[in-house]
Amino acid sequence: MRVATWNINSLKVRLARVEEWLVDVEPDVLCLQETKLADAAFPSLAFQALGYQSISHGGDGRWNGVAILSRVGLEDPATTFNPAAIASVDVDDYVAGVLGESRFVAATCAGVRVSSVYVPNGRSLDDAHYGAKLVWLDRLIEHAARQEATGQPAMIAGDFNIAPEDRDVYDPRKFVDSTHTSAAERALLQRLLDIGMVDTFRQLYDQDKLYSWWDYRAGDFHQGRGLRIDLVLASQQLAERTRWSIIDRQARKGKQPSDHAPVIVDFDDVS
DNA sequence: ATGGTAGCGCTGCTA
Repeated sequence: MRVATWNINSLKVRLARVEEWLVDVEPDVLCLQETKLADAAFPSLAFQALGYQSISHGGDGRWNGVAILSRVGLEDPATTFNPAAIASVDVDDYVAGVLGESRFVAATCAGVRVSSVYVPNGRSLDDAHYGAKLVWLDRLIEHAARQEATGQPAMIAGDFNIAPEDRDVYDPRKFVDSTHTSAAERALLQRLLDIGMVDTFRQLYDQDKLYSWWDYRAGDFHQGRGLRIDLVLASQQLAERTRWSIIDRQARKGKQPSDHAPVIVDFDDVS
């Protein structure tokens, strides 16, 4: 089973690029983030023509937007966390607004519960958006813990907007007291790992300088100034079958690329 | 230290 995640930063702008990439890479499942398309505008027929079913959670179509494409079945779609995980704590209106954005979609593909997530950016440590990011992650952890308790193989893939460790950052000195690297964010990501989810890319590779996002500005991509913030987390039994993974830097090149590269993971199938 | 680019939509906001 080949799975990929890609923050596409406007599916409208990059549909042709995604179509070509699907034909080239042939993933069984693709998780997309930042589609920036309302569900009514989602190009499900274009994907159907390539053999993929799809589910979109697009919201207002201006910001955010997540989706899952699958050619191995797509059952029981959901666009919110487990309700029990959502209802656990009171939040203010601002945080409630962020929790209500289109940042989560899930479906069962070939027996695996696949979630495509777009974690809030956070902006800066003193911004209310950062507080919302921490709450959003807390809800995701609650959701994932309940999911893990079911014993169903699960995968949480997407743009986490967290670089797990300093080796995932091109220059950690530039990210002191900033989002994506703060201790609080990393501790929340660690809690996902503690409930049994595995960072499948790190499982295979120990090297630094392997990034999935590069700022459009100042030639960061070509200067190698990036972060590894796009992750494919897999539950234990699934992670035991991780065979291969790559960050597809080729897809960050050429005309009008997304600022993110796709992360691809192959799992051995159960036989 | 600052600003650099890109997408959305038309004014700045978001990243």
